[in-house]
Amino acid sequence: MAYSVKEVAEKFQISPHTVRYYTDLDLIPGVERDLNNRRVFGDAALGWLKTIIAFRTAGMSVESIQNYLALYEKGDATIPERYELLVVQQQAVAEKLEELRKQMNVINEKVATYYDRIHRSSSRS
Amino acid sequence: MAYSVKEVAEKFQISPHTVRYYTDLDLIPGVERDLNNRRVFGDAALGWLKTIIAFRTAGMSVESIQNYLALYEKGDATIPERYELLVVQQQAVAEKLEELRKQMNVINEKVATYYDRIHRSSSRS
DNA sequence: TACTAAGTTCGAGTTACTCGAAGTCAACCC
DNA sequence: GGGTTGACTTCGAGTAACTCGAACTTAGTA
Repeated sequence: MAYSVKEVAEKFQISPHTVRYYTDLDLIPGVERDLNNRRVFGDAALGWLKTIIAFRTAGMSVESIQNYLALYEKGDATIPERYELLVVQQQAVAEKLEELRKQMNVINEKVATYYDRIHRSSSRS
Repeated sequence: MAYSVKEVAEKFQISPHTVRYYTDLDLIPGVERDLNNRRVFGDAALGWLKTIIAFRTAGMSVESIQNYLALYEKGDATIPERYELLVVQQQAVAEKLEELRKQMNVINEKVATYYDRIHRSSSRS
């Protein structure tokens, strides 16, 4: 129900530094402080962080995420706008995936070439 | 056969700045200068650049690429070592692809939820 | 001859961390 | 109570890989 920086970092496999960094940028709504000024994360905060990590992994900038949050904070009227933003992002990830797949092939080919060079006696570069 | 910075940049969809940056780091073997001190890229250089972009897209650091090149320059004796390096890299890309696919799903779900919120009358967050 | 479009170097700026220092604080041990 | 540990705090600096702009050169065209 209530988690510390370290617990959150472990849960999401990121460094405590990064967790603090995100809170300092107000990227995670609903993070409170306890009596000792320590960050306390509730389940809602964890949910947000999950989304934020997905966005970041997908290449969305911190600034765009802040824009998304600003829309969220303006209430339900911004739902269509947020939806648009997400769809654009979805498209961007799809492209990124495609790009990565292509480059994966380039590397696969290179590995195959080296494999041949090593396991047969003669061949090309 | 011989290409300028701009031509190379267009061919690979990267900025001329980045092309120069890579040559300055000696990331691309075989880039010469013409009488006006301008960078000249041959077909071999283009081949290298293709590989380098694949490595970079796949998340390999510039430093690792430099290590790979250093091995290359030491000759055929380093082929097994280069092969090992490539296989490790291949593994890393595979993981990255998997990770990206996962985060794509997170975003897909969010998009679907928003879609529901907009197209049906009532629902959850 | 002037303009344009490319090139050059160099140094500064940007993004998203990443690290380390210096200090606070609760919990445990003896 | 004193000492150590471990996790927390802020803050400022460092890093990677671009990214940009300034100031300048040079070749080609009008």
